[in-house]
Amino acid sequence: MTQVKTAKFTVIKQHICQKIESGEWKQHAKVPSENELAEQFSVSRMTARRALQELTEQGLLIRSQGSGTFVATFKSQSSLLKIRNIADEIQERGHIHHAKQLTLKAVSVNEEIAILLNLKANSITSESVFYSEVLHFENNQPIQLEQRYVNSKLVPDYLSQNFAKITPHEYLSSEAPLTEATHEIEAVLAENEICQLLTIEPQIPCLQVKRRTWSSQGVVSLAILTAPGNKYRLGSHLTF
Amino acid sequence: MTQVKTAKFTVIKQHICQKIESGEWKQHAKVPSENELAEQFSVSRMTARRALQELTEQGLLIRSQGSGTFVATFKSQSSLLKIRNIADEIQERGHIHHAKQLTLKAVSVNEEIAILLNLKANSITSESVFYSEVLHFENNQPIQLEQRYVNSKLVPDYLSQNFAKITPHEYLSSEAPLTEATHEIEAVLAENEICQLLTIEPQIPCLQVKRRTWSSQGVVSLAILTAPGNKYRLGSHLTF
DNA sequence: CAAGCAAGCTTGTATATACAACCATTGACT
DNA sequence: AGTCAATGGTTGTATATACAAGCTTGCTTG
Repeated sequence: MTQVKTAKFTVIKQHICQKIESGEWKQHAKVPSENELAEQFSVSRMTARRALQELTEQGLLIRSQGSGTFVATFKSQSSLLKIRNIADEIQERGHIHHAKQLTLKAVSVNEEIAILLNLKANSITSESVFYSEVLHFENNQPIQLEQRYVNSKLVPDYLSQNFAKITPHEYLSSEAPLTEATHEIEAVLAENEICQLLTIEPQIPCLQVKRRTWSSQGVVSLAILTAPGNKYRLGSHLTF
Repeated sequence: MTQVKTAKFTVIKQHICQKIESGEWKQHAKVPSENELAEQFSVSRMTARRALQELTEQGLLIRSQGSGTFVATFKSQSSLLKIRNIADEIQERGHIHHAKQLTLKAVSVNEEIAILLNLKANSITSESVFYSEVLHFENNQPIQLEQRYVNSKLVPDYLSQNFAKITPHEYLSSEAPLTEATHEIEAVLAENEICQLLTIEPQIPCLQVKRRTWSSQGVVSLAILTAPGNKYRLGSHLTF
């Protein structure tokens, strides 16, 4: 894989994610202030601020003017982080020839968990989505709604309409490498036991991959069947 | 309503939204560059940039390095803007005594449309959510997935655990003004024919309000029943 | 004419700085 | 002991600046 120069604020974001994931920074723990992070990483305060702000938008941190920045409370926080890591891993493998960027979108309805993989191919200015929603139940009453939104972009279809040489749809239907890519993705997902990552205890086992489709937007969808009768149900929804 | 000093970048955001909503700036239209906006509003480029960037994250604009900023293509874009305006209107009315901030979250599954209203009460540092997802069909095949995410925050429950004098749940169950608030909200929603705003043609009529609940997170949910058999189905999902 | 290079524009990243708004603590005063 | 004001720390907003990276255009050159 070509070594992409990582932005400074990305380094800080990864550092914070690692701290949270490792458990070193627990729930409600105070995160170093903007000034402290800036000094620690030898960057300006605005750069450190951007890292904190983006993680706040993603639901990992909570900021309070005058008080400080704190680690948010998420039962499925580790799942979020692991999914993110898988996305990184798929990128780093470099076996997906025509994919420059790849992220995961995990949604589900009832007993189905749909994992959307957004591919950013060479000739396509696609974009990435990372959203998950978890609804907790207690005595059949919803007690908590958790939401995550890591990144949101859309295919700028003005490109395909006005300027582009190739549309995502043409690309997806004609090129072989992308089908190879999906196989590769499936392999990575299997290795990482993605279904376990998506669930909260009691774990929702993955029974089978039901369906794989892609849209004209360059979105590859994997619908994974899981066992019914789980205490926790993942929110969000997709039908095909 | 107390006059809240509006940040500069917010003014620019509202200006752009107005241009898009009025139809002056059509789909794929080029938006003034950061420098142009900065000069027009007599602000620095970074301030204009922030306005463009946030609108991009919200799905209204698309940015491309080297090319410029463009209006995104959204069939339901006007719906998004109208929902935003309703949220503003509810705030400006000032009849909701204990609600400092209010936004809408529109989700649906099958024939149900659930409208989530997040209240930011005086003693609660709650947060706002604004997300909508639309899946378009053609010959029973999904052809496009649109997503919006205006704002995402979460209740910093470390407040209720460690510092706060009152938890959201206590507040919601004990105080009368909030139930008044929900009535007020319902009235506003009825006036604005919210169900029409949420739909794409053919319109999904609102049959009745099925359910109203709130969670310990300060989220008030209205489940609205609509007629079945619509060509378009709104994505996302919530069960109670 | 065609290829390719250079200039100029756009957005992306980063720094340094300043002040405002908010919060928690400290300490003096009553 | 309790109240109030000052203080320092933190995040929020805003500016000015600089350079990098990507796209478009137009000119030069073969």
